[in-house]
Formats: sequence, structure tokens, C-alpha cells
Amino acid sequence: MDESGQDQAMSRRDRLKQEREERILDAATAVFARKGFHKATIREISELADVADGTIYNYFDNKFDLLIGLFARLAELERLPGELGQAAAMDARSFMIAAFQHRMDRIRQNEEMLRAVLPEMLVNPDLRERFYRQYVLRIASILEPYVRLQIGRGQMRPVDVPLTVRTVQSIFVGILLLRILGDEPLCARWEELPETVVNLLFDGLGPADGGGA
Amino acid sequence: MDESGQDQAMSRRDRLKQEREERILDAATAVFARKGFHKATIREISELADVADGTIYNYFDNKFDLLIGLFARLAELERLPGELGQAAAMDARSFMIAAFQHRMDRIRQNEEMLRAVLPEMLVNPDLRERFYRQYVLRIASILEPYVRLQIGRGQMRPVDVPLTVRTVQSIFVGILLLRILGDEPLCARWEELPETVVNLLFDGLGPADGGGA
Amino acid sequence: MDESGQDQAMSRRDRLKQEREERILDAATAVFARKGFHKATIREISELADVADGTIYNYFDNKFDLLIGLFARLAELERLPGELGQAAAMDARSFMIAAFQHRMDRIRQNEEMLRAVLPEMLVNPDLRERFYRQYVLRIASILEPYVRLQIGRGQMRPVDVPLTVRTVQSIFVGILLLRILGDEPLCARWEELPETVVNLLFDGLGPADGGGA
Amino acid sequence: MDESGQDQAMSRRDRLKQEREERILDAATAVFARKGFHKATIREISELADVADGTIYNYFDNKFDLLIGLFARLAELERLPGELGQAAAMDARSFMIAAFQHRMDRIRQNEEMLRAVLPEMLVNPDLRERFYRQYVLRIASILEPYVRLQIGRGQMRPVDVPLTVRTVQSIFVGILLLRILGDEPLCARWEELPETVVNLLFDGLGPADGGGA
DNA sequence: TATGAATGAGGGTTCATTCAT
DNA sequence: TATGAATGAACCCTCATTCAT
Repeated sequence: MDESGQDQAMSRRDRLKQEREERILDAATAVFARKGFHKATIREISELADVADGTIYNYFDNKFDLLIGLFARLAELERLPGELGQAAAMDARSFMIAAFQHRMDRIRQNEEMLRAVLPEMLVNPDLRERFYRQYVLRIASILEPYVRLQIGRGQMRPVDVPLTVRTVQSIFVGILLLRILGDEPLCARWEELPETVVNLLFDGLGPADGGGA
Repeated sequence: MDESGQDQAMSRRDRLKQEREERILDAATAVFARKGFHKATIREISELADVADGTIYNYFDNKFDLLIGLFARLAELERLPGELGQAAAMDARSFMIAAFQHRMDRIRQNEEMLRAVLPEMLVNPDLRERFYRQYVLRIASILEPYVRLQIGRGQMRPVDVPLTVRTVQSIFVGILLLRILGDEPLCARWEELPETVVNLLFDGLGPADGGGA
Repeated sequence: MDESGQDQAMSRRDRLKQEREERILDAATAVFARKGFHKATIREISELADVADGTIYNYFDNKFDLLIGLFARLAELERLPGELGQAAAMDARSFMIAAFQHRMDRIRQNEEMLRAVLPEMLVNPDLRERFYRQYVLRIASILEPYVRLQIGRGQMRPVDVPLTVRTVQSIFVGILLLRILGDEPLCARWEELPETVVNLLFDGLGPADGGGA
Repeated sequence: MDESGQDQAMSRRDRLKQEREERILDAATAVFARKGFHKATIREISELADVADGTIYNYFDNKFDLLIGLFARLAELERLPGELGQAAAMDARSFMIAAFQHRMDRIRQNEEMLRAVLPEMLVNPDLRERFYRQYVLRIASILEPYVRLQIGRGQMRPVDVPLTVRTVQSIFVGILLLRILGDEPLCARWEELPETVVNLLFDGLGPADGGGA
């Protein structure tokens, strides 16, 4: 009893700390996304998070560490469920559509965080490395065997696997960038993208009988 | 005569100024690309350009204006010849390959400048707007009619034009980013990209007889 | 009975407090000596003392008060026995040697505390005043009458008493400083110092027959 | 002519810079001496020197470097003339008196700088090392051969040279400290010190016929 | 016009101290 | 009473920009 009380006290304090860290990361996300990492000030973040300047340094070593924190949170959110494990069960086209949908959703959900992290990522080698491994390499290592499998099954043409996979990933990344750039048609018709893109990817631009004749 | 002499004197002075501005922009490109806009210092740029700090302010209003200068130079370089006007003459696939090759070349030539400009572009609304108009919109407004034309001619399937064009542009942009991220296969096989990508784009991933049967 | 129980409880609690205060002072001594007063942090002291930051403030008003605490402890340790009361009984030279030995021992025992206190003492008027009264003045007020007495007895030359006493005290202080500076011969031959110094002080540097002839 | 004009222009600018550095060092000396190194602020120094905060950093790398600057200036001032090269010519006692006078003068002239430098020196190993070499070791290496020489000549007793020299140096250092502590008799009768001390040092405290009988 | 030293606002960070638990 | 997280004032230092020469 006594201990459970203590436990609760502990967990209450812990919950408060947890919540504070969340608030700080939320604030950092917002300010980094709005102003960019360098123009953001600790002051502004702490005010938005409703804590004192110094408090941030109880949770993060320095300003850059905040960005790493954002990055970690992004990675964590990516690892949430819905990661469609039933790939093999579907036909290739349906799987690709589902995967694209999943990705487009993630982008929209995490857009603010991506805007906060991406620009600095292009500039900072450390961050770049992390992002590259976390996103590009990890996904490439999933897609490549999948494409090989489908080629083996005759569900896909015998394309150059690594370059093709990179091209597909480029589409992900490029769409994210166009969204950040605020391209109007892209943003307005976000839900249509997965199907349109995958159809293009599967059937190509060439005339329907192109390969045949 | 006298005037031509004066002219020559003027133009010599002008040439010196021109050359100085070039040196400053070169230096800015290098430093921005290496350190990013915010971590770059005027001092470092001026040292690399072999001028005094203050001199830079005779050519550019402020640090940000240097970035705009870079941007303008990039736009200018893009407008160089080789912009393949003979589009209509080729068949669609050859044209696309040529266009992709052209783009990949440009990316490689201007990589440093792109690395210098891109990150800040994601953060700065003004720059973002410029880039978007200069690259995305301008190219979209070239590609869309072209695709419509080819569809009309039966050389392409009747796809959704705006979204398809965005997807193609995403590939450009995405490839640029993967290159900046240093993706190994992509960088190593840069020359193979145009053909691989365009073949994918035309014939699709689907099995050869997919559309036909 | 009951009260003695209470007493014991009290005194146990008191002993705990006492011990804690000791631990805190020990830690402060070590950290101040190693880093100097200003570079020392409460955090570091509290960690070394194995208490929480806040706990220190139950024993001392603020950081400076810790230094005062150190100072008080130093004064207390100085007042320990062995303070040679039998001065008059010995001949002057033996007394001086004994006094020097005593001082050299104290310096060695309390070296850490002295290193902790001295630098700040040179800077802080309050501390300076305390130190000056506690050490210089107090000892001067012992030495001066003693020298006068010995002069009266014909055991010492009729020197200028205040300046001579200051000179002797300078030797104490100067030796302390050279030790802090880490002078090798001085540290290595610490035990020989009292006799060497006192012999020098009594017989002088001049040739043996100097005074006589 | 033209060049001499240029020269003058150069040297005028240089003179201004020189003068500014002097003003900054003067200000640093005053503030460090009054408040101690750590409580001194760059702001306060720059205000006293009548320059902007940032200007200080055109002359010194950081706050600590200012202290090193002070130290260097102190060393330079010490190297001024009057360093009594005619040692051998005088008799030992006169030489010692002259040397002490010289030292006492230096201390009084440079008292502010010494107060500024000394406390931090006791705390900072780097500074400690510099001071030790610059003052203690350098002077010891002058005094030791001198004492040996005089002993050889029969002008001094055959004392233990290293420890005796350290004792003499302790007197220097100790007197400096007592002065910083503000000891009244010492400060008031500063000019009498050299003779009193040297007489004590030569003739000793012992009764006049002590050694002889 | 080129120079480069002076400027000073601004911001990241530290850390003594407080106080709710 | 002990704890240790929160606080926020304080300060060093950077660096874009200005301007006298």
C-alpha cells in the first residue's frame, strides 16, 4: 500500500517529466519547422513549451541535441503498427498502392517534423548519415528483395533492381519535397497520389500495346 | 577613339569588378555548400575570395543577398544552350532520355550550388517561392503540354497529366536529394540513370504482356 | 530515562547531521582545491559528498558560506593541541625550530584546505580580513612580545621588532606559496626546512666571525 | 615622400591599435585586481577601456587570454633596465640590499597587475607553471650561483644553497602577500624593508657574539 | 572603391538557488 | 529534513554590418 503510494508518486513525477519532454519536443518541432533550426531560439522554444530556458537543458544537452531528439521521435513514430506485413499475400500492385498510401499518410502526419529536420539534414553530415540509414537504406533493403521476388514470380519485368528501387524511393522523397514546396496540385490531390503513381509505375507511360507490337 | 579608350578603361574596370563578383560567388558557393548558409561566415567567404570583408558589401547588400546571387547564377546557368528545342522531332522515349540526361548533367555540374541553395530553400519562404517558380512550375508548364501532345498522338497512355508530371518531377528532385545524401549505387551509376528511369517510366514494372493481353 | 532515550535519538540524529556537514565540507575542500572556488560547482560538491544539491543549502546559506565554513574549520584545526606553551622554557633557537616544525606540519596537513581558501582570499576583502586577523595578526601578536623578551634577555639582537616579525611571517607565507607552486626542492626536503631556516635566521648569511671581530 | 606619408598613415593606425590594446590591458588589470578574474566581466572591462565588447576579441582570443596578456606585460616590465649587472663589483650585503630594493620597487609599481594575476595563478595549473618558471626558477638560477660564489669567497657561511635560496625567495613572495593582505606596518614602512631584511639575513637574530665565542 | 577594425545586438549555455514533494 | 527538477539571471562570445581611412 505504502509502496504503491510511493509508486504512484514516482510515476506521477515521471509522468510530469515525460509530459514536459513531450511539450519541449512539440515546441521545438513547431519552431524549427517555422523558422529553421538556426533562426530558432531556445528562448522561443521554451516559451512555447511553457518552461524556463534552463529547463530544456535538463532534458537535452544542447540545441542540436533537440534536433536529434526530434529525429528519434520521428523514427519512433515510423515504427508504429500498420507496417503492412501481409505483403506476400497481396498482388504486387495492391501492395505497392498500400505501401504508397501508408507513406503518404506518414508524410502528412509528420510533415511538421519533417520540415523541422530535413533542411538541417541536408547540411549536417551526422544527421545526413542518420537519415540516410534510417530511411533510404532501411527501405531499400526491404524493397530490393521484394522486387527480386516479384521478378522471379513473373509479376514484374526483369529490371535493374538497385536503380529501379532508387527511382521508386526518389519518388517518395521528391513528393515530400514538392509538398514542402507547397505545390498546389500535389497537395490538393494528395489522396489520389498513391494510385496514380503506382499505376504509372506498373503500366508505364507507353501506349497500351507498346511492349507487345 | 578617346571614348573607345575610355570604354576600354571602363570595361577593364568592369571586367575586374565582374571577376571579383564571380570570385565572391564562387567562394560563397563553396562555403555555403560545405557549412550551410548559417554556419558560413562572411569572413570565411571573403578569405576564400581573397577580398576584404567589407568588399563583399559593395557587391551584395547582405549575407542573404549572396544566396540570392547564387540562385540567380544557377538560374542563368540553367538557361545555357543545349536546352533541346528539337523535342517534337524525336520520338517520346528518346526525348525523355535526352531530357533526363540533360538534367542529370546539370545536377552534376551544379551540385555544389544546389547543395548551397537547397537547404535554405526549404526553410526560407522567399527562396522557396523563387525555386518553386523557377524550377517546378516552369518545367511543369513545359512538360504538361508535351505530355498532352503525346497522348493526343497516341504515343502515351491517357494518364492524369498534372499528377503524372509531378511524379516525373518528383523523380528529378528525389534523385537530386539521394545524390546529396550520398547514396552509393546512385552516384556510382549516374550515367545509367536516364535510360533506366525512362524505360521504367515508359514500360512500367508490370509484366511485358500486362497491358496487352 | 525517557529523556535520555530522546537525548540519544537526538544526538544520533545530530551525529548524522554532524557527519553530513563534515562530508560536505570535505567535498568542498577537495573540489575548491582542485578547481578553485569559481569553477567548482555545487553539483560536483554534492555528488562528491553524496547528498543532493538542495541538501547543501540546509547546512550552508550559499556557496560562499561553504568557503567560510572551510575557513572556520581551518581555524579550528589550527587551535588543536601541540601549540607549544612551554616557549619560555626552551632556548630561543630550539623554540623557533619547534615553532617552525609545528607550522610546516600544519601546512602539510591542511594543504588541501589552504589551496581551497587562499586564492579566493586574495580576491575577497571579507575573507582577506578574516585570514589576516586569524593568521597574520594573531601570530604577530604572539611573536612580537616574544622577540622583545628575548632581546631583553640578550638572546637576540636589538632588531626592529615589527618588521623583523613580519619578515619571519613572510617566510611562513612564502614557503606555503612555493609549496603550492610545486617547487621541487622545497617539497622534497620539507622536513629539513625548519632547521635550515631557523639557523639562517639566527646565524645569518654573513661569515662566522662577522659580528665578532 | 608618398611612401613616408603612407608609412605615417600605417603607423598612425598601428599606434591607435597599440594604444587600444594598452587601454584594454589597463582596464583588465584594474577590473581583475578589484573583482578577481571570475567576477570580472568583459562588459565592465570594455566599458572601462571605452571600447565595445567585441573589440576586445579583436585583440585577445578570450577572457583567459586577457589574463595571459597581463602576464606577458608583467614579464616584459620586469625585463626593463636597472637589473643591476654590476653584482660582482659590490660586496654581498650591498648587492642584496640593492636587489631587494629593486624587487620592492617592482612590487609596488606592478602591485595592481600582481593582484590581478596572482589569485588565478594559484588555481590555474597553466598559469602556475608560467609564473613558477618566470619568477621562481629564473631567479633561483641567478641566486644559487651567486651564493655559491660568495661562499667560495668566504663572504657567506657555507649554508645549504638550494634551501637557503628558497628561503630568500620565500621572503620576497611572502612580503608580496602580506602587502596584498594590507598589513599596515609592512605597507607603511615599505622603504625600510630592504635594509632591515638584509641585515637580518646577514647578521641573524642571534646575539652579536653568538657565532664567535 | 577596397580595406579591415569597431561595433553591439543577440543567443546558447551555465549554474546558484528555490521549492514542491 | 532530503531531494532534485525548475528557474532565470548572467555572461562569454560570435559575427553581420558599418564606416573612417
